[in-house]
Formats: sequence, C-alpha cells, structure tokens
Amino acid sequence: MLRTHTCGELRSLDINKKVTLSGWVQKSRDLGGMTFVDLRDRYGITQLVFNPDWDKNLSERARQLGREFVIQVIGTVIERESKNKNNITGDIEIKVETLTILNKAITPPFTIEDETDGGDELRMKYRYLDLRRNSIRKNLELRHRLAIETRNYLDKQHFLEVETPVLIKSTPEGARDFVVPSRMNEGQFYALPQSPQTFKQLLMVAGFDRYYQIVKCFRDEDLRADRQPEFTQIDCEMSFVDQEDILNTFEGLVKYLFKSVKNIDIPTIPHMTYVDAMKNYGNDKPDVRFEMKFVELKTSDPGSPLLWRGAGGEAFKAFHDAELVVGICAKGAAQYTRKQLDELTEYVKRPQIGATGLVYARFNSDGTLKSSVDKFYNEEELKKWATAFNAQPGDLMLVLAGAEDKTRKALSELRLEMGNRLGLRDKNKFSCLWVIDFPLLEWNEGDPNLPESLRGRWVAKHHPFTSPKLEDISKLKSDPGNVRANAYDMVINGVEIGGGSIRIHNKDLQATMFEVLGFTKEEAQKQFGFLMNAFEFGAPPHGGLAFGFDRLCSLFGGADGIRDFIAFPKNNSGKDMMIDSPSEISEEQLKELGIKITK
RNA sequence: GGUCUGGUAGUUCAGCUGGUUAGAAUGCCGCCCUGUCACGGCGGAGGUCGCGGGUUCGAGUCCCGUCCAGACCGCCA
Repeated sequence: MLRTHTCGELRSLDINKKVTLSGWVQKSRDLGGMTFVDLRDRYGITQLVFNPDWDKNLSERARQLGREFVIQVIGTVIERESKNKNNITGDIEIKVETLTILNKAITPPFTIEDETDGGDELRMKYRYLDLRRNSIRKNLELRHRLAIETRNYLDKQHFLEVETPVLIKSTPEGARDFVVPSRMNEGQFYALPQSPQTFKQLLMVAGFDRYYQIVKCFRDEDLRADRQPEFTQIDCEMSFVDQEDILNTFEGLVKYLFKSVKNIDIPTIPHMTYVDAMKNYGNDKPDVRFEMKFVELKTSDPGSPLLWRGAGGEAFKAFHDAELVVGICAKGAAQYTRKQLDELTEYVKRPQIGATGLVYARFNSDGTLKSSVDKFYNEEELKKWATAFNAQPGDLMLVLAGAEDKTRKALSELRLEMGNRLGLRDKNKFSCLWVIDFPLLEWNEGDPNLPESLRGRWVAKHHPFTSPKLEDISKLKSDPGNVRANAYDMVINGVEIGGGSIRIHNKDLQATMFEVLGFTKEEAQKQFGFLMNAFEFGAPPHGGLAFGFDRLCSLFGGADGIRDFIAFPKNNSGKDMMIDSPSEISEEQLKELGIKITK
C-alpha cells in the first residue's frame, strides 16, 4: 500500500499511529540539523520531520528533496512541539522512519501556491501544475458539487439524462459551427452541436416528457473571459408545460443549488419584462443587486418629460439634439472630485462605450445644486431634476444624451461602473431575476460590405424554434419586430446564466417562422425537415431551457471568468497552449478526407 | 474585423525627458544554522530587453512593421 492516510486527515487523536503517506514535496525547511518537509496531496498538507539524532543518513537524504518530488514516507504520528494553528493538521507531524523517492521533479516554472507568481500563459502551458494549486482544485471541486446537486434535483423531478450526438449537421442559424470532415462521405461535413436543441425537442416528440443533459456545446466564435469555444450546459426540456411551469421548475433548481452548495436562501425570483429591463437598466441582463434605475429626461415619446429644456428656454444643445436624455442617480457620490468626474467622462467616451460626453449634477449635502451645465439650467431647474431622480442631498446625478439604443447601452455600462465604484456589487450577494417576454425577432443589419439587397433580415433573437406569444402571432408577417416570444432568461448578478423558451410544436407555425426568417420552403425542408416531419406525428406542447454550467460555477465561486472552472480551457485565440492545438494535420490525413488547403 | 494594455533574469515586475556596467523581489545553486512553518544569515550564478527595420554620436526607452498574450467592441440563435 502506497499510503494508509491522506495528507489532510491526521489529527492529535492519531498520535502514536504508524502511518504511510505519499504525496508531493510542497516545501522543505532545512535548519541545519532538523529538516521539515511539507507533504501535499489533494486533501491537505502534513509536516514531516527529520532529525539527525534519530537517523543521520535519513536526515541527509531528506535535505536532498526538491520541490514537487513525489515521495512516500513511513513513520509515526507525533505531537508537534510548536503547533501551527493555520493548518488543520498543524497539531501533529510525522517522525519519518522510511523515505522513498517515487519520482523526482525538475524545478517548476512557477510556484505552486495559492498566490502563485505564474502568469496566465505559463499557467496554461503547464496546466497540470496549475491544477495542483488549491484555488483551482477547489474550483473544480465546486464544479463537481454543482453537477452532482443538479443531477440530484432533476432526478427527483423525474428528468431523464439522455445523451445526444456530437457529430451532427451544420445549419446557418445562430453561431458559426465547428465542422468535422467525413472520410466516408468525401466532401461532406458534420458539425458539432451549438446545443442539443433539435434532439431534445425530438425526445419530447418521442414522449420522454422530461429530459436533461449536462453536455458540451461548441460555438466557433471569438472568446471572452466568460466564453469558451467548447462549454458546458445544463440542457433541459419538458412536455405539457407552459412558461410558468418551466420558470417554477428551474427557479426550484436555482434555489436548491444555492441552498445545498452555498447554504444561501434565495427569495422568490422576480420577473421583469424585456421592455422594462431595457427601459430601467438599458440592458437585457440587469444586475439588480443595486437599484440605480434609469431616469429619462427626454425620449422620442410625445408624452415624455420636458426637464431637458431648461427654464430660460435655451436648452443645452447636446440635449436639444438628442433622441434620448437619460441619467442615473449615484447615492452618496456628490463629493466626487473633479478628477473622479473626469475619469467617468473618459470612461464613457472610450470607443467601446462611445458616449460623446457626460453631464453631472451634484446635490450637495448643504442642499445646493451644482452641475456641469449651470450655464443652461438654473438651480430651480436642477431641483426638478433632483425630484425626477429622487435624489437626496449627497447624491450625484449622471446624465447621458444621444441616439436611443447607444445611449441606453452606454448608461448601462456607466451604471455598472458606478456600482463597482460604490461597492454595490458584492460577490457574496446574489440577486436572481427572470427576464421574460423577449422579442421573437431582431433586425440584423448584416455585413455593410454586401450589396444592399443581400443585407438586413430578421433573425431569431433566441432561436428559430421559439414560440411567439399567442396574441402576437397575427403580427408575425405584418409587424415582426413587435412580436413577443415565450422566451426567458435567468439573470444572476448581471450575468446571463441561462435561457429558454416554449417551443413551436406545430408544423405550420414552424414553417411560417422559417419563412419570416427568410428561408425558402426548400431550404427549410432540407435543413429542418426532420423536425417539421416529426411535428406531424403528434408533438406535445413543450419547452425548456439551458443553463451555462461554466458561468454558474464561476458565479458560485465568486469569479469573473470561467477559465479557472474548466480543467483544460482554451486561451483568448481558441488555443490549448498545453497540447498546442489546433494544429496542422498530415498530407495523408488531408488526402483521405479529400481536402486541399489553399493559402 | 476593430480598440486598448502588456512583452526586460526561471518567475513577477521596476527601469523618468534617449546617455555609457540593465535593477529589485522571489526562485535556483553553494556554505552556515537542531523546532521551522513566508524559517533565518552569508555568498553566487542567471539577460538575444519578443522579433525585424528606422531615427540618432548613442535605443530597453522614440517611430514604423510584425508576432505573442490579456481585456473589451463587433460577433456569440
């Protein structure tokens, strides 16, 4: 037996036991006489002690141990003379009698400690060393816990885990497909699934009633800190349900996960319509850990407020010209210095945000008001702003103006930035939200390089199998932009954690949908005929959703990115730095596949 | 496709308006040290300043190009 115990389990109660431990040398402290070695495995660290008075030869050998050597020791558990309260095994140590070096190690390129000195690139190249670190290991343990509890909950709810194929067919909708050439069918390609969407619907047609799968999905799009080309979803589908049934079922899952994994009680999850989310937060995934709702001073709506006009009749030009004038009230930020306000102005003027400027109005603690547009607005006017903003003395009003969509988006970014600056985005606080009533379609401008006739079309906001709201179906062809969908997203702390919809289960409605999306009958039949045919054989009403499992893990782990919750992630450019993929393939492989690389 | 930031010792970084021998910490190696746990003390080795070109008497530093990494925008049904 290479070990009788792990490095995390021995305590005072074990004193005098003869034990065998195996693990990695975390660190050794050679005091000239005695040598202490920290032995590490997945479970913890146990101190080994060598003393030349006990065994001179053994003690000498202990001095030769390097970091990350894999060793086995046999010895006796003894009480430490000086205990270490920072370590759970800190009361005891092992008086070593036998030392075996199981494997030597060269010096690792970075320190394997909680606060490593390794940069991202190195950590990815030597990911197997990075994974030895506590913090990453704990992330993967959390991931495991979440997967187990997800399965527990869904199993109790009679969901059946069914595997769906990974080699499927490429379709034009949605993200770019990863594509796999077929050797047996030269010139033809499989695609890797962006989601098991059509298969889970077919499982509903097959009568499986409740399906789930914790499943890899693939999208060939640019990466982000929270986006990988291959990622994992908790993919679910249910039959004979309406939207409320699905929201309730998965509100249950979210509450269960928070309770069982973090012991946090999540209150009833509020519903917010897409329209309200955009109006109040400028964002379809608002972070509702804090309020700071938008206040409109001017909109394209004829009944909109007139506060932008100013008392003297001569309005601030930027406001006069703007489609939308909208602001937020930052509680307690009136003491912001000129420098801080300049920073905020610079922030919103960055090209990624794209605002042309920032107007501010301080509601000073003494009750006076001071703005960057005092030239145009007297104190009386600013008082009216303060009322509209529901501002108190000590608050800071920040206002942006410009084109409708862009301005809302910019203010949404500014709101999040102010949330950060004011410490309102506590990683230990979780605010869940259902965003509902998404539009079914959105207008896609398309590639500006294409001729106009080929540009611009309606695309599905969620996906083309999403059911429109019954009362909006009549507008499908006449007013597609205002058709609402039975689609919903789960948003936690401003992160889109999951989304889904009630699906179309009627062949004719599905055909209409494809028509609106610009498919010819033939294209629709060729690409999705299997689904529409299935709908003719008795498809039950059904719907579902999918949670982004990696994001859920990082949210639970209090992190911003998902990479450290994936054992072997890809870098910014979709590469695995450790195995060096993607890589070229041999001439022979290409020939077998009938593929020529031209470049 | 675009914007921004970075690339200097094994590693993490500093290096000013260009100036002659490029630093620190840590790691590594050696010597000393018998209760350390961020052990301590003394000493040592370690550099194509990402790469290519340019400006200059002189470039780690300025300019152009390029590669790599990271963040973001576009994109991600």
